[in-house]
Amino acid sequence: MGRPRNYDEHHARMGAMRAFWRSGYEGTSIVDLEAATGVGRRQLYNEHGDKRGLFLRAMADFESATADLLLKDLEAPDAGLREVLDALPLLIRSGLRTNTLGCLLCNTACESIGVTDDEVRNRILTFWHRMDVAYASALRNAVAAGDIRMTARRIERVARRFRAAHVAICLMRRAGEPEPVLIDVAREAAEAVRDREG
Amino acid sequence: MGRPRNYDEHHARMGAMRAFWRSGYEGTSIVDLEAATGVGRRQLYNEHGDKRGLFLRAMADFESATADLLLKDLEAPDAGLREVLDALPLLIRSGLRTNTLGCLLCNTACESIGVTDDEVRNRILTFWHRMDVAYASALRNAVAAGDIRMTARRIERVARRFRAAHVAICLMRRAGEPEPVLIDVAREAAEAVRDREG
DNA sequence: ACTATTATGCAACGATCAGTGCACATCGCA
DNA sequence: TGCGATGTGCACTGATCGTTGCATAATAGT
Repeated sequence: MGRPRNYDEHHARMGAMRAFWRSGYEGTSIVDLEAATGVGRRQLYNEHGDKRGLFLRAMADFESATADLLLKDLEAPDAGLREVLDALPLLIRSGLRTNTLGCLLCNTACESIGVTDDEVRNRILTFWHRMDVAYASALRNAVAAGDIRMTARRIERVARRFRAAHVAICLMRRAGEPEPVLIDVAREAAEAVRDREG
Repeated sequence: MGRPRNYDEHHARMGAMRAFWRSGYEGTSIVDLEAATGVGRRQLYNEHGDKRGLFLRAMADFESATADLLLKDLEAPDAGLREVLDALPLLIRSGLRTNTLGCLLCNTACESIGVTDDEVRNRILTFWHRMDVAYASALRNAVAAGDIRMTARRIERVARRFRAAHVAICLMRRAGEPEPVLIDVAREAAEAVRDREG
């Protein structure tokens, strides 16, 4: 019951996410969010309490979108070597649409709120850990399938290596680094799954 | 001539650098800078024109400090394999003193000004390129010394890989990632200089 | 028709923002 | 002693910040 909303909620949430993504938490004002969402500030506050609540929601939406786009294949139960090797190129290709934005989580980690606010920082670390788990799981499958040889200890390290490459690519793209540089980094990360004695 | 300064200039500049480093460009107010430098805002504006001028100076100071600490050995004419392998551990060790701050340049790349302001972005990319050059030069020396085998093309890629690891470590430390994770990333990057057929 | 509930628009709040005008202080030099 | 030049402290600007109060509008259930 009550008066119905005058706006599309999904569109509004995507707009808020994109605004924070582009300009960061501190760099995005309520006026910006009104423009990006098409929702009056009064309703924004009614729904989310304050700007921080709005931002936490935007982070959650970003995580969902990123997971749907980039982690979906990697987290599949039958994911293997192919999915591991596809992940970073997919990240780079996906960025062609939303260039120079990088990654909302990485960007936030660099902001003041990313260090100050425990909940915000925890969300970042948790999502990164989720990436580690996804990579490690796919790598274990690849080992089981006989596609690569790798110790359990090394699987953890390689998973972190792929995640580090992910983070670096996001940041370097945000800074405007040209695509070939990003591709080089992705290709180097892929070297980790070549056969070796380590 | 004129009235002498009532403050230590070096101390003031280090304070401004640290303030921006901790809280970012938008997250640092003039009041913060007054407190961090011990200089009244009037003199800050007299010297640097505006907040952006102050920030550009802080970036330059950060670059110098970073270069003195991390790039000095790597940029030495006789730098070789040892310097390449020491760089990232040195970065991690140096962070024990200034923890959870990451890297001013990386942090800035994630901010709004890092995308908007061409001069700021250019400083970031230029310094990163300088790191690539330093790594590549040391790697070439290592090849010439017979310590590693590597094609010219691959030297470029490996240099970028080390730089990407540097960037990732800065960002992950800023987010509060524990040190062993950072060490794993550094160790993985070091695998690049092991003998291989690529 | 009335009530409860939720959404919207407007106007304002105190706080803080970056930046400035101005009087005064303190120096070197004539 | 006076002058030019530079530094310092204070008060202040208009703009913008995040946030809120309040009147009103639009719905569902009784």
